[in-house]
Amino acid sequence: MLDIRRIRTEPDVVKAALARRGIDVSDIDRVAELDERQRRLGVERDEIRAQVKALSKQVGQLHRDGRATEAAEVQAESRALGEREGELAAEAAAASAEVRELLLRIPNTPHPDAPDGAGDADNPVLRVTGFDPDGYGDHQRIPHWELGPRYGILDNERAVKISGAMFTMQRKGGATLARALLQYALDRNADAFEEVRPPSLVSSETLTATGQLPKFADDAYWVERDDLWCIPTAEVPLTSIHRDEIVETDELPQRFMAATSCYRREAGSAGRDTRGMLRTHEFDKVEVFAYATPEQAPDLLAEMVARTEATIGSLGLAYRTLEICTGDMGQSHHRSFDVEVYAPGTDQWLEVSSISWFADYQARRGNIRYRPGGGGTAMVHTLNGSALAVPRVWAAIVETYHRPDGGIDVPSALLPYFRGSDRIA
RNA sequence: GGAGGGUUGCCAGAGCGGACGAAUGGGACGGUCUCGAAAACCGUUGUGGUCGCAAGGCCACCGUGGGUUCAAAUCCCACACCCUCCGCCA
Repeated sequence: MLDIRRIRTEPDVVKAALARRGIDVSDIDRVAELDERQRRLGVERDEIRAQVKALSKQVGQLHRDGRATEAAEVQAESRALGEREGELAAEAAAASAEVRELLLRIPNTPHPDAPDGAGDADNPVLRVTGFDPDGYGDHQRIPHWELGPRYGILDNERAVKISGAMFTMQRKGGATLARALLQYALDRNADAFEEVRPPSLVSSETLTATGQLPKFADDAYWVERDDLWCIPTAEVPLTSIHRDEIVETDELPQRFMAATSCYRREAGSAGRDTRGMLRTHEFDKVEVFAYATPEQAPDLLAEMVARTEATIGSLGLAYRTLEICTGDMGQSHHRSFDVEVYAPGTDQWLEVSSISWFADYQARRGNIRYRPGGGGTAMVHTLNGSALAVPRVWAAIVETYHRPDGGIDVPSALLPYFRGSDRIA
């Protein structure tokens, strides 16, 4: 959520920033109008309320003095004022509710250094690491959705029987690989991040803080009976750890990591990437997260990108890093980078991590504050990113590590997790 | 799921229609005293909104949302959460 005071004091700056996303910015004017109305009504309401309070005190005093008749007169006067106050209060409340509804749907302003662009085709590639297009043999040019069934490590046919389209099931070394990747990503970040095992079902408030609600409700699984939502990423519960709290400044930055399953309805992408592990309703991911001061945020962002790159690189996979342009940014993002792994069998760059700085956008939604040096309170900044998203890395490993003579090797970094075996299949 | 008890400020805890943003104690912070410290004593100690150049004023907040009343922490209703017992359960 944007700061209403910014919209109030510099609406044109806010509009110019949002326009870089290529969206309609007329809501900003609408918010400004409603905010003005809400304040005007609120001031009037408070003035009448103050009068009612003063009169009520008089009534109490008159009763104690035994002057019942006069008390009744003041009561009548106060009652009339009270009715007017009630009307004003209702109008003011309606206006502020509308302001909030609009604010919840207005996206974050991009960072000045974020590149301009209309869509994902405009995301600049910052660097490509470990990639040699001619360095792959024919045995590596087989997609994982062929290799998986061939070696009995991917059984999507039965996953579909069990749960429906776009669910996957790994077996044997494939299941071990999926779990090993989680463990590995956690271990690599344990030096700086506290491990958390958060709930996977969360309340609407929690899902609103990170930005999925109200606008993107269709993308999430909802358990209607209990009004709970399946988390689409561990970002959601991690961000709400300190919701409605004031975080101790000397504890910032505060970093968390969590391995969780993630649930996504993928509404609107039915029929796309249906094969293999590229797009699934349920997948596992290790997420890293931080609360920070505005000053700490840029370095943390860079560190998180570097950590993810190093993790993917350490698995012997080729990857490239992109910065997300203004037209492709998520609603809550202020600045964002993607890491994509190269999968030789499918000959595609697969997004395996998105690392983002949210500025105070999520913190304002979740009311997460700290006490800056100058006194008072301010919203913290939040950052998060995938340390490692399993399915696409799984696919890249299976394709990259397929041997000319058959079988799939375990990347050396994962050997400690394979119970003495050096083969996935 | 059933029965009962509870939810007040940083913490503990009083208040159960009017002078309560809230007693009292503890903690924290500042000061006096001291060579220094402890003790003692004094003081300070919430968040947000809004108006104002400022000083400051006004308003809101006693789990959440409604209601009753001239007036609600206090009365009524609903919901959430916590505790105890019973049931169920990995």
